[in-house]
Amino acid sequence: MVKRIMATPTLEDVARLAGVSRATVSRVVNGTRNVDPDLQETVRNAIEQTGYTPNHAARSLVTRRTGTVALVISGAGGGSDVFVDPFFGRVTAGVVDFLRTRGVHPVLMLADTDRTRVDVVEFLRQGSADGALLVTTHAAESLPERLLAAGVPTVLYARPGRPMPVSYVDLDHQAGGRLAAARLVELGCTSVGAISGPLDVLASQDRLTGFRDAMARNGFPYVPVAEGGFTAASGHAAMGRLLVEHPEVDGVFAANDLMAQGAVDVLLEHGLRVPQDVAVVGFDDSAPALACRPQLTTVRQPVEAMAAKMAEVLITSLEDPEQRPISVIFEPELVIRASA
Amino acid sequence: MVKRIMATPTLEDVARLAGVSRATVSRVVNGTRNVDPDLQETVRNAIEQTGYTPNHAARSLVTRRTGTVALVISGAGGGSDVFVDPFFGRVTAGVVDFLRTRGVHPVLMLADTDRTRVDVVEFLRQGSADGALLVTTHAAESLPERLLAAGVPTVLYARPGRPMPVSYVDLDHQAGGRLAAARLVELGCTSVGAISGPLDVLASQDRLTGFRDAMARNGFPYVPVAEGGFTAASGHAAMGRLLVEHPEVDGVFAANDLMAQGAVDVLLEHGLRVPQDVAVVGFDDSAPALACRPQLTTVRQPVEAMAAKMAEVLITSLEDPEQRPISVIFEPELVIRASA
DNA sequence: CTGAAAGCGCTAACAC
DNA sequence: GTGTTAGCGCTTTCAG
Repeated sequence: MVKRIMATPTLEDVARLAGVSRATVSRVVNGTRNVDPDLQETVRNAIEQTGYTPNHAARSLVTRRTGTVALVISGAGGGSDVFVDPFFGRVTAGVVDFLRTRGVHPVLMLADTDRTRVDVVEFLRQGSADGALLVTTHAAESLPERLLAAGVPTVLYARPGRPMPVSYVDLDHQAGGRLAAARLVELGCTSVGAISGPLDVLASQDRLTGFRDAMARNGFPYVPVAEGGFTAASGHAAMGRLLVEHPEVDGVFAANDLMAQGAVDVLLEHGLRVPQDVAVVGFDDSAPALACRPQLTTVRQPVEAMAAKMAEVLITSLEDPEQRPISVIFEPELVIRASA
Repeated sequence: MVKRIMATPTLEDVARLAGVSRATVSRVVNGTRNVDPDLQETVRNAIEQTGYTPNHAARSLVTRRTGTVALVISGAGGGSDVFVDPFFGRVTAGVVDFLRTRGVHPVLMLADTDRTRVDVVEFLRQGSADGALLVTTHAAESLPERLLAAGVPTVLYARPGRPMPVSYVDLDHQAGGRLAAARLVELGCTSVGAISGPLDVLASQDRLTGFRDAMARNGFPYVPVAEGGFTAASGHAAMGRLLVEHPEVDGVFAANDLMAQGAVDVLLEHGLRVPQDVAVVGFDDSAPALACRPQLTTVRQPVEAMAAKMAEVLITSLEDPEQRPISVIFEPELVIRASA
């Protein structure tokens, strides 16, 4: 059998083989309109024989749809190592999980410099993707407005730094802070401190605010705070500082599990027992919470569900472009384990 | 100022405004061929004024290039939660890091069922991406041959289950196993056990083989093995089994850090000290190695560098399709910390 | 060095 | 219910 080098088959080829017009083939491929069952059969055979696959570029040139969305991670100052943060892994999991059911694929983009931010906007303006899912933490992030200005359908994970008509999903971070405070109070802590996330991150501010407010309402007007950077190392350092200034501390709220883990380490190194001497509450309920010894009592953020919702909101707004912005706020939940 | 609703500008619009032909505009946009400097200036202004951005679909319809590649994660049985595994985060980081310098974007795909595998091939055949980066662990994975059969430029992370003409990057896993054995022997362990990864994963087999061979060469003809699944929980369970059957064990090699972490937990729970009573060596040198207490002595796999290389190989083979398959094997390295 | 013209492969009115 | 006919916006010979 002689094999011939043949170009990939097109609609035209299928149509010719099936003895019908391109339009008809297109119709059966896309399942649009009614097509005579017999013809459908013929066409399907022809498709089978030729090994035809529709060309994506040609299709999206006319439909103006690509079937992909950009998943933009606007890392802090960090580069690609954000992907090592369990948080982003969970976001990705949630997004992929939802999108795959709709045949939509996420393209991963990092926006950590002005240059890459411009690239993202460019990418979307070129129509390389139908919309953007933006996971940003920094309040000052400029991407939301740029995307909005470019008319790109966008959904944010976390509310925008400045109010603007854009859809987003978010967690009630303040409620989360309150949950942590309640736990520490319930445990009878008399001297509590907090390890916050970067304070230019809205979520960090909110968690801290909620925590402080609840503590204040419980008779603790002042809570010492050490700022961390959402990494274990920064939590370690922050706990160290807290310990120096307030050696009497017997309760700590860390704004994420990674930092809580770092804090627990320091405590243990100092011969303090957790939770007997110092109770520690984390935030997120991601992998480190379980890996940590003792396992972390933490405020659960349903990241996967939130990410999936974000994707869902984008897909629906792609279907109905006139739709007004939507916001969905999730409630945190206290998960009690061993550390507090 | 009255704002008009205007369609996004096309080459045509720019050409008209600049008083030149579309071809000329195309040339300056793409920097192909020489164009009169004055005209270039004019054209650039026109582009500026119109806010023109080339349409991706139209361009790739003719160039047959998309500027994206598929990053396919062929998860074990698992679904989207593979993204929580630090290994994939590192792969992603390495890939993104390299690709961004070349203006190429990865689209994330999960291939965990036959259906999704077909989708992946379909996606590539449609020309939705220029090539595939396949991260697969299972030896029986069918995607490599399917992709090869479809003529899709592909690079694998890990050698294929069956020999075939495809490019890949890999680690010398056996050497890694030997490194671990050498450490345990050096420490004077007299009864060692191993926690392997899933045995249908080539890397697991190789790590174990290398470990066993080296142990045998050092006078240990038999090494008890408990099979795990690369998760902390499975490592925990495996260590438990090992301990029941061989309570005298004083050295353990776990085929990845997550399992090593689980193993350490069990050991500690049983009142055994690490490394004094039992030495533990992990594999990968990923985040859990550092988070673990004691910190893990482990065999380093340079995942990010390997992933970057994988992307590089793909990009070069995209540029020269005639190029023969390439393989790049990385060497592991022992990282000594506290656990062994 | 620049313009004219021919498609890339597909969908979507619009007739029949 | 099916075919005809325009394009979608761009690159690229091929002349000039």
